[in-house]
Amino acid sequence: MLDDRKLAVLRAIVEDYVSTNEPVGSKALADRHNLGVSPATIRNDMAALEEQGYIHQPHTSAGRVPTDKGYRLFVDRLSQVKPLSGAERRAIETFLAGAVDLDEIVMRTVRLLAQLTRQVAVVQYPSLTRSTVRHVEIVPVGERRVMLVLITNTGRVEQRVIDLIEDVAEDRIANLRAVLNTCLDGCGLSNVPETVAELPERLPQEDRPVAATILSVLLETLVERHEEKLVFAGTANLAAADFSVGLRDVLEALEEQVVLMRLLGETGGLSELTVRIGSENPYTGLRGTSIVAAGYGSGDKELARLGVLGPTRMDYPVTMGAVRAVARYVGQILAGS
Amino acid sequence: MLDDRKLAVLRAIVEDYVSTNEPVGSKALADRHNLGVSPATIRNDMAALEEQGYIHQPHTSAGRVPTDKGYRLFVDRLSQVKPLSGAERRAIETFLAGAVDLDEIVMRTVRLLAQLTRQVAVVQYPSLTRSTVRHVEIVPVGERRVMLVLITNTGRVEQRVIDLIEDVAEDRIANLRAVLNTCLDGCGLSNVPETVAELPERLPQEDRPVAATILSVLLETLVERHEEKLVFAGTANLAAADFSVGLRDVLEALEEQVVLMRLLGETGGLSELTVRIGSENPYTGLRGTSIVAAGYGSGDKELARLGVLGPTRMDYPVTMGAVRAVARYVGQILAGS
DNA sequence: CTCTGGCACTCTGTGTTCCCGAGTGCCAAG
DNA sequence: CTTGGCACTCGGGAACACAGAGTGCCAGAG
Repeated sequence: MLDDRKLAVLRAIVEDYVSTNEPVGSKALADRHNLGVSPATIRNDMAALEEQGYIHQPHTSAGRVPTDKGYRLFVDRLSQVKPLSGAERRAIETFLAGAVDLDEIVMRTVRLLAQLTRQVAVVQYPSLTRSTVRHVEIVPVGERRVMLVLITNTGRVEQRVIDLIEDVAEDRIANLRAVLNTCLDGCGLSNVPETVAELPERLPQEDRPVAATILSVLLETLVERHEEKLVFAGTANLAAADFSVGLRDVLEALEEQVVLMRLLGETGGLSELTVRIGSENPYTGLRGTSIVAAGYGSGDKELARLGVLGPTRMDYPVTMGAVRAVARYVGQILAGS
Repeated sequence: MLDDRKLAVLRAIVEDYVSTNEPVGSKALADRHNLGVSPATIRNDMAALEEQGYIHQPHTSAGRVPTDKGYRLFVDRLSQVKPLSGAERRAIETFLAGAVDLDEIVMRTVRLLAQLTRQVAVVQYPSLTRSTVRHVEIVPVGERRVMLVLITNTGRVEQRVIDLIEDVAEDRIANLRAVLNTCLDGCGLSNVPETVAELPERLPQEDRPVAATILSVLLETLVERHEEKLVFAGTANLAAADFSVGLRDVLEALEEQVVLMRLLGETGGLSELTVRIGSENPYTGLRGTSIVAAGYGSGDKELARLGVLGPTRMDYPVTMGAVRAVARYVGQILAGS
């Protein structure tokens, strides 16, 4: 159906189109790549490729442009992820190593990714539900008020202020804190609800109402924050890409956390690259944009995802290389801290 | 120099230009506003206004457009801040009231402001240095490691992980925590350094090295985070505004925290509006954009600033009204929580 | 001294036409 | 199956004309 030469032609079309941003014609192809055949032959191959929907010509007398299907084939079978240069790798390492806390790691990662790919980068905060509890703290603040602080093994901190119905002495709080920590230490966040359920039994009768209040807030926090936090950077790159059409839609999508979440996609194995090309992605406002994403995590568990968003016409091998590399380094940094 | 009628003409030009986005001519002016004089007279006034640099014509045979100087005069003397409608006020109130923690208050505020003004909104997190300490917590995490958590009266939480040089028993940590809290409770963040300086004296000899490590990190946190955190939203509105030229510059500026900080301006009294028009602002990439900002805070202290950024050609009275209103409501919410 | 109507002038933006050139599809020969 | 040749198509730029909006200036009327 598609012999080797046709595939080579498709590859050449994608490469040329990505670098020139102009429909590519048979003559130009024959000149720039030594395919060993004449323009006429290439034209025949092009006709076949178009027949099957891999390329498309905007106007009767124009060159060809890859379709989403064409890019897909290119990504799947015609290209290899391009590793970063040594200099780039070192730059990543030193840049990320300077971060002092989770916020800063995420911040630096997203900027790094944007700069490296010259596209819009998106990073999801390490997921709450896949982390484990490192510590729970209950801090009295003012009268009949405590602050609940939850610290996870990824360094993430969630806090909530809670109004209590009665005065509670300092030592009772301390006891509650101790019990909570013994039960929950190292517990996976998704297991917290069941663990917590049997907890009141271990407390003196008098403390149970207070504990109930606090625990319900704790659970609420877990559920509510299930909508994960996202950060993006590099929107300026959008203006440079000749997007123009639909730029507004793209910017809107970026501010919609929910859409963005969905775009990063479901987990697909640690450091495994997910590529969504143009119409493959569910959100209509993003026709014409592709997403390259990967999971990252410390050890062997995927904690969250990160990726970039750019025009369908992007340099996939390079972009994929950058995303994969950054995902790995972030994982290392998280594991080390 | 500028009689009342000339001022009226200028006002009319600004209003028309803002609403139509087209250079406004003498005839159109005479039609739409009943100034009681003929187009010819208006032309004379326009000539005078142009002479003095308040308006400008893009081409010989085009209408007039306000200059930055013209907008300035308009804002200072020819317009009044337009209060929000009752419905809008109620919407703000209910929308902001639903927020549970500081992150969410800020997030909601910035979105609200963007939506209300249809421009890019920027909100600065309540300043650390102007808040006071509500609680300091030291939490052991793993071997020879503690996490330092600092909670301010505005609900902001800073945390840092610290590696210790020696093992430290739980009770010594507890003691240190207690001492720290007694000293620092309610202390203004800017006073922390001096307060902390005399603190080691209150500790047993053996704890001083550990305390020193922790305290130095504490101070470092304060200094480092002096570069305040900023959040923005509504970039999609940029695409709608016919910016086009320079959009890239604007997006870049938005991602430069430092530039953005400077734009929000120095403090100018609580809820006092600051307006910077086009070339008045220091950053060259933002020619053609204006900033409307205000301080907000709880009680009578300004904690931080917020504002919007849009094309010079914006509806100043409405925008100023929205910014002022949002600043006030956020202040109330912060005070109440 | 100020306002007004009239008038000639100057542009910009738009629509039309025309033509070049890149690129194609097809065909017949190698 | 490949190739050179050839007629055809169509987009986009250049040249041009033209209508319309807006201006400046002047002379006459309050």
